[in-house]
Amino acid sequence: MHRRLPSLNALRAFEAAGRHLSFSRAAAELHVTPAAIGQQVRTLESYLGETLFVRQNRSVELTVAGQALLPGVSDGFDQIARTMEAFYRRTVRRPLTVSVEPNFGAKWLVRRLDRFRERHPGIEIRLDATSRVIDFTREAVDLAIRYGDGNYPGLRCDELFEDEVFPVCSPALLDGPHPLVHPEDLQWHRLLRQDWDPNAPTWPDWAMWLQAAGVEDVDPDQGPQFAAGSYSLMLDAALAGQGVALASSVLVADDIEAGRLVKPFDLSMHQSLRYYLAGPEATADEPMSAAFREWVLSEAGVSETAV
Amino acid sequence: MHRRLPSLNALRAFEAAGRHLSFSRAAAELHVTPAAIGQQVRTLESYLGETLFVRQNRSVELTVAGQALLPGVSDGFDQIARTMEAFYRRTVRRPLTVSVEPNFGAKWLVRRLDRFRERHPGIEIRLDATSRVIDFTREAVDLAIRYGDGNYPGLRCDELFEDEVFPVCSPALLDGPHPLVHPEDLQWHRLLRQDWDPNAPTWPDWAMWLQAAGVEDVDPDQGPQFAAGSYSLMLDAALAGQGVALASSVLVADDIEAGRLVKPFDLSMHQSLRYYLAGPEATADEPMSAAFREWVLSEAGVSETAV
DNA sequence: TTTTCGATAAAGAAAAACTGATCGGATCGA
DNA sequence: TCGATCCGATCAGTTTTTCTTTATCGAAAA
Repeated sequence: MHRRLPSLNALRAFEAAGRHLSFSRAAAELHVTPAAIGQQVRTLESYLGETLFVRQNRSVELTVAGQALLPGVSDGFDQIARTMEAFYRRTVRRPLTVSVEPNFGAKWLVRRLDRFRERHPGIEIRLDATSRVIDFTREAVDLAIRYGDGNYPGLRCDELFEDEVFPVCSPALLDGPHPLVHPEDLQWHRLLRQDWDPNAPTWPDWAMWLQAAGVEDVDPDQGPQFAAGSYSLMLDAALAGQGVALASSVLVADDIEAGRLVKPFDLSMHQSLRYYLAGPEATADEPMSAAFREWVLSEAGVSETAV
Repeated sequence: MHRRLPSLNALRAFEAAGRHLSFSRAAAELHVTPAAIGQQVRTLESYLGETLFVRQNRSVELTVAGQALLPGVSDGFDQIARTMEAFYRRTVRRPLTVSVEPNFGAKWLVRRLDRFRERHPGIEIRLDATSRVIDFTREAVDLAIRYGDGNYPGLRCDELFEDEVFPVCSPALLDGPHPLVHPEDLQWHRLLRQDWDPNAPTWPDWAMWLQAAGVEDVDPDQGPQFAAGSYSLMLDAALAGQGVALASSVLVADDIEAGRLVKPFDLSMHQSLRYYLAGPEATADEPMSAAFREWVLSEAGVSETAV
């Protein structure tokens, strides 16, 4: 078969522009700038040797040639789009089950999942928030994100983030009656405290941090306490200006970037535990698993290297 | 309209591969390497989260998912391809008339026209081989390629090539009984001589070249003569080993590159005349003219700058 | 057994596509 | 009538995509 097709991207730009009779709206539909549409259309015109749009100063309209070309091209793309939609729906779409450490899921993963859906519309993610150790041979879980030491024998395991722990608080606490400047200033504020499940990896507590900071006249045992697993409740309290929390760098990165939380002191406690993505070697190269791994790693700003 | 389309190039690669059930044949159809097809298919699989081909060691076959996807996608591309074909045929296709200096046309342009056709299937070129001065207002000529000084008032004019003149001959003459090593050796060979139309731009003749070379004992007036306009006949004689010709660098570049002709001496006579592409300013930006100009200039290895 | 063919992987090169900034001419509201 | 604004064009520079190159691998063919 001998198909003489122009650049498909140029064709698509033309089709969108012709349908909207506007480069800007076509640009919006295709998520690019109007300049990109203009160039693609020009490419196509030069390929065909025929002007497709009459450019007025504030609008475009199709030439006769453009009118001749548009309907068939539109139909073709429609046909393909319908096929894709049918494919997304009709194919038995086993979802990809990802077991995720609950705090990480809430504070990092879910806010990014939209981007994954956009990049892989054919993959449906099913999240399972838990810290349980997963037996991949017995549970219907494809991948797991865990906080730990990366020692997961027999699994393909990729490191996502290093971690450190430091105090965070609402920016409001920086200019109240007792602004947080030195660690000693913590005596004027409530310390939000997190209980830890004794069987799970834990973070340093206030006593450890205060000791590292060399502060003695702050009582590490005052302030509201949050049960194990209520980490995000504690963060909410911090966000609301209820006190100062000891937080994990990964889990507050978004809030700090957005200015909702600040890091009043420089001192961080380095954590040897990290976030890892783990899953069975056997299924590591299946498109769904591979796509998710590749995406998580790129979101985490890590290049793909199995540990 | 919300079309969630994957990369169209990836789709096309998949479609071709699925139709041929072979990455290599698909690659051949699309004029790329098999590796490129493999990558595109993998991109699509990752986008869809679904394996589309079962890879055997020496062949591929479609998975169930691939079989579900292929027909609709094929139909869509068919639809577009039919539309394009109809467009090429049905639109009133005024050919682009290019008047070309005959020697340049024969020795440079025609061997490259295929590449133009490939890049602009919608443009049909009509060649008019002549050295006449063209009055673009009276003749149905869109563009002209001429040998001259570039002084064409009122025209958009782009320089294509500088030119120089030097002796060329068949490589066979280099190791005959009187190998051509020094200009003096020309006395043992026939000088192929070109007559010139007194009204047209001319090249240096043998007398001038021999004088520049400081050679006295070679008779510039011996050897076969070729009438004005029979330049390519003279070159054919040189190609056949009939003698040594004075040739223009542009016109023998292909033959020299292919090893059919050689340049036995270093001495070239620089020509102030050059090859130019000229045409009316008014039509310079029409898609057909612009496409041809852009193509010729890129073939000539020149970036586009009006003189 | 050796050769050959087709697929694959990784890295780097080439080409395509896009952005961002700027310009310029209608149109709209005051 | 005058800005302000909207929309498209253009161009340089950059990013992203796509492709080639080179080498490897395993089964089928010679």
